[in-house]
Amino acid sequence: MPKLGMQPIRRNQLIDATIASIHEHGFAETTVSRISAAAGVSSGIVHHYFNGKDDLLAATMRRLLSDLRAATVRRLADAKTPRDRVCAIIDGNFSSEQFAPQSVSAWLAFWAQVPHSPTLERLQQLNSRRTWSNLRHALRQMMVGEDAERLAASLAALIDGLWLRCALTPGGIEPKAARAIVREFFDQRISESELAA
Amino acid sequence: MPKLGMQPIRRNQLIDATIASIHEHGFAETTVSRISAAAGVSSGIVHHYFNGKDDLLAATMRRLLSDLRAATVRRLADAKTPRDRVCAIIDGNFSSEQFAPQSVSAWLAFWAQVPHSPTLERLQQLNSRRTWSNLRHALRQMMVGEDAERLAASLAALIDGLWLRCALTPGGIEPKAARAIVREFFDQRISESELAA
Amino acid sequence: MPKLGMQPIRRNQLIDATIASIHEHGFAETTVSRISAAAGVSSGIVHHYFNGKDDLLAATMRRLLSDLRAATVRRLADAKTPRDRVCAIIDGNFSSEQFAPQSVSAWLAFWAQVPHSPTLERLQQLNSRRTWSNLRHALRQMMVGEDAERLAASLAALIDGLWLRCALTPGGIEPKAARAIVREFFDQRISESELAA
Amino acid sequence: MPKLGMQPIRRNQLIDATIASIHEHGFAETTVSRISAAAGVSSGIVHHYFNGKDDLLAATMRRLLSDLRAATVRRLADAKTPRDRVCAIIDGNFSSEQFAPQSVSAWLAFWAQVPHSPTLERLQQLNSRRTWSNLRHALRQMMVGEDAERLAASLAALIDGLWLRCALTPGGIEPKAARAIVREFFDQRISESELAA
DNA sequence: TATGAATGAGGATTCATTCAT
DNA sequence: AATGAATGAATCCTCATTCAT
Repeated sequence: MPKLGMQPIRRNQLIDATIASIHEHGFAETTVSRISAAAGVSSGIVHHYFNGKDDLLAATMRRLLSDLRAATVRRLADAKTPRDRVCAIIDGNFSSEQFAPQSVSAWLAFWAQVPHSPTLERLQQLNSRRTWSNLRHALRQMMVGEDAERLAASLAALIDGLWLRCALTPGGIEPKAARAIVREFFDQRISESELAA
Repeated sequence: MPKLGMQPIRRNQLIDATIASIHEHGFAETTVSRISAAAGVSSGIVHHYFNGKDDLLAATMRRLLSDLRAATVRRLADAKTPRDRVCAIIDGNFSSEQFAPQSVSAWLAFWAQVPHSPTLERLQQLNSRRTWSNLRHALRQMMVGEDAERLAASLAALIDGLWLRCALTPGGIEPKAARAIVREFFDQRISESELAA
Repeated sequence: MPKLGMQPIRRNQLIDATIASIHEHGFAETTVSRISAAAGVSSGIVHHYFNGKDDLLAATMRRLLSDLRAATVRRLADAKTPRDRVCAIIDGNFSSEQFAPQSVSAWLAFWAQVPHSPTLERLQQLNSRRTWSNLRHALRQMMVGEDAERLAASLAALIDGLWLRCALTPGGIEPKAARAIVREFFDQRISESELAA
Repeated sequence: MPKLGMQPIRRNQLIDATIASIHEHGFAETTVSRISAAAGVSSGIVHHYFNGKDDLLAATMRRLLSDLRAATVRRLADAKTPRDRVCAIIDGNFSSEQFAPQSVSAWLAFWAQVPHSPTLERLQQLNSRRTWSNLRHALRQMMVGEDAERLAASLAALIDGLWLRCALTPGGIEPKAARAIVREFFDQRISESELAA
């Protein structure tokens, strides 16, 4: 009998290597042989554990999404007030793992790829809708529906925009600074909303 | 007898075709032969008018940047107050040409490529600094330096974030709605700043 | 405790699976993993019971040959006259097992492979000579040597040609019809030969 | 402007090389790089002039078929009696080009491949029906329909069977000997038919 | 100026085979 | 006895690039 239980180990190795390769070489130059070299295995193994390159790429995006989700869900569990919930979402997005250069590169690469891959698009929309819905749900407890809607859009855009600048300015933005910008933006809107009320 | 003045014509044809191909097939699947097919010319011609594929790609990014710059500069010329100047930058970024699906796809693709191409990175940073500096310059006339700095960062992030969501949600966000979000955000900060003053 | 007597069982399973795969996918697309999948075993096992793929292929051809031989020998045993012997050979070639679609496909595939594999060639020539010699031996008791020689060649060619058409026209020729054509041809030659005598 | 009119030249070169490779290495071992090496060109060229390997293989089979057809049609043009027509078909099949070892190997290889490729199957059936119909048409002028039908089947099978033995016994059967066997078979049937009439 | 013929390196993928378990 | 993990060579094919015309 061969070594058992290798599958999850190898799959994770290969996903890690894919992220590393995207970070280092970019999406277009991320080849199966580069990935397998980075993982320290032979090139044939990719097709042993994944259904080809596209399948590995999809699995990689799924990993990014589930990591992000985990970082958010963990924080949401501790949230008590609606405001806590919004902050949990913000903080989840700017947790240090999510803001690691490798992750940011990979996110950016997948964003660019999404419009050209139905599989990736499906994954992206799933995640996008979840964040959006989380945000709206929390905000609706703090303001009227229409305002919640608009603020959710702004917050989501601000989060993505900061990610983007982080990807484009290596060593530029720190998670802390990014988080501060979004929080500040959020708090201002809240206080204003309360004033209006 | 060679046709005269073909160079600018062909170069623009090829740049247009490159943007179209990136929009339709994505950056990784944009090949020289696809570009030349889209331009209705032979594949060899790319090396006649450009120094290879990378050169054509750089020229394409330069075109995106200069179009964006032109859209902003035009509006800045009419701006009278500092506030006008900030709005000119916002409006320039969300002018209808800039928000055309093809342009958005191309921008996104180049953003993802920037960290892996020194040439593209240089171009991106040039543009980024210019926008940043324009924003700061206008904002400094309205608030203290530190606030201007921070608000410039937020505005830039918000603009990019909205672009991104536009790219990822085909038919999702309209230029008008995007512009409204940024303007609203800006106006709120201003009024608040004035209150504090 | 190893299971006893697995070897002949497994070898036959794998040979059956090889014939099935050749029939379904063709010789060029018959891979070790397809064979083992068809046999319901792991891919490594082929090298346990055979000396690699080529060895399994040779064993498969040997099986086809020995089946054909058995079908002929059985009938030859009951033959009393020289004419019976010729008919036994004809009938052996067109027995229903030999005419099963899977067998026909496999025969055709091996025929095409024979000129490129010394091992297969040796097997084919052994069989070819045996049939030839059986035919000549029987025919010589009915006609002069030269005629026997020629008729043997014709009969052999007719048999193979009908096999071929059977392989190429799925559901086309029935064993009965094929056998009738050869018998008819044979009987005509005989009667003529007797007339001449 | 590049060299003009290369297409028919290169296509023929590559088809020749394909036949040569099948003869030398067999169908399963006939690879694009072997073909291009045999043609003395680079491997990429195959995809410049053909739509991939399968397309080249189909073109190769089409060439075999059209050569055979040409050899037959040429002879049919000179045929005056129905008997001449049958002989023309027989002779066309055993013309020296058709019986060249390379051609015979290629025919055999394609026969084995036909059941696994819809494209090849279509080509084969087209040819098969044409030969069959030519034979029947000529024979019907010499005997009653049912006999013509049966004799056409026998002749076709005999022709294919002799081809097959030629492929399997290198240097074995000569075109002349093969032709003689078929003609003899045919003449016997005819004389008998006339006797019966 | 413009073509498309030609190249050969590099892409993803498949395969027979080996081997630790 | 049997598995399936692992390899790396070989598969077909695509690509950017060069070049004769």
